[in-house]
Amino acid sequence: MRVSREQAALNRERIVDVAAKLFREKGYDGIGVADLMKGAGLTHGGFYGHFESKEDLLAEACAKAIAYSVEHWRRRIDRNPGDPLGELARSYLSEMHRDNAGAGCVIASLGPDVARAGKPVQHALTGGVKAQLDMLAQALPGEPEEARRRAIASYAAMIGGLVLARAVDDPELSKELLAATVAQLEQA
Amino acid sequence: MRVSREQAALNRERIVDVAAKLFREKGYDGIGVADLMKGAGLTHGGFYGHFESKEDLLAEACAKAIAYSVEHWRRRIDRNPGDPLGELARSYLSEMHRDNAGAGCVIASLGPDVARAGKPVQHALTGGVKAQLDMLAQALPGEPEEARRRAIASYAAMIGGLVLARAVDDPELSKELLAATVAQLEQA
DNA sequence: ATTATCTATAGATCTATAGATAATGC
DNA sequence: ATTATCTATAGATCTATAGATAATGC
Repeated sequence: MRVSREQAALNRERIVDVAAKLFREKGYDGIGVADLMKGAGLTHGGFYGHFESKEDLLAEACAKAIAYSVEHWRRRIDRNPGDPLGELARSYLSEMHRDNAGAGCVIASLGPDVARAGKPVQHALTGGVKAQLDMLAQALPGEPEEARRRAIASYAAMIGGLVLARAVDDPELSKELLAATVAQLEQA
Repeated sequence: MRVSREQAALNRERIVDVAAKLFREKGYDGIGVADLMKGAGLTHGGFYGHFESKEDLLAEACAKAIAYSVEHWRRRIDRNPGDPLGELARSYLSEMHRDNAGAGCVIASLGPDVARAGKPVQHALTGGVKAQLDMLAQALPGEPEEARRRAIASYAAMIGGLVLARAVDDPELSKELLAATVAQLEQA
């Protein structure tokens, strides 16, 4: 039954990865500890050897998801430094992202859950948000103050556009919401 | 125990109102049928005489919340037809709205829950979203196509800005997110 | 000897239903 | 007679813990 220290650390990482995916797919209250552990190939009794509580795991899962997102943004911006906003918007506001919440932006899928969670969870997200805003503001041309305002408003438009596109019932409207937000950000 | 038909209809409305508030505050899975009924001054056994299921109530609560929001937007736009976007943005992206999710925008607080819910729930929201977009697009100057794109991107920025401002841990950053998004929409 | 994981369970909660009760509406 | 609400409960699920097991690490 017992595994090596190394294997235990890998197991722990796998629990966080599974949680990061399933929380984003089903919401924090939409998946239980037992199913998370099953997803990682373990039984649920072992959970509390790795984490203090389910909310503790949420904080770690959010931290990992947003860190991954920061790296993704960095690569996108480096790939197309002349049009960072268009590059990010086209990828963020894609049908693929809309239909893959489990691997997508943690704010668009768990933002309200995080808002209702404890401070440690919110703190885990905030660092990544700041990093992404700083990164985007630096990549935008013009006065620093104006660039930062544009970075914030553009980030907000991407998140809101994705939340809307996922929530509506009408497939044509959903596509229009994505396309219109991209178009507006491309010309901004 | 039994009440009049009229009183029963009022009770039903009160259940929907309580649900619209508590779902937005605590999330769909964050509040149970028993507590919703208690909030309406009833016992939980009576719930299923009024609704087929908890998700059925979610659909009604979303419909009522978004309908109220549509009316709110109409009044705001009528009050300041020369600057509909600034008028809406300053109210939507206020600290008061941020700190009062239970009475606020249903998309910013329940968007991801709705995305994970069944079609009837999503359908209940979609009508209101269309109404708000049409209303805002009509109120904006310029070519109709461009006005609609701006309406969509502005709506998205408001929702995303509020979700972000609620999710972060840092009060200064939260304020900046609201203010920067407002400023950007005012000059747009 | 230590410890990562397991089985089993406590205790609380959840949605939904069954059947009793008592007031309305005919 | 009908029905809105009540009490009580079924059956499933939830988070968290206790204690056993068996392999690691000294």
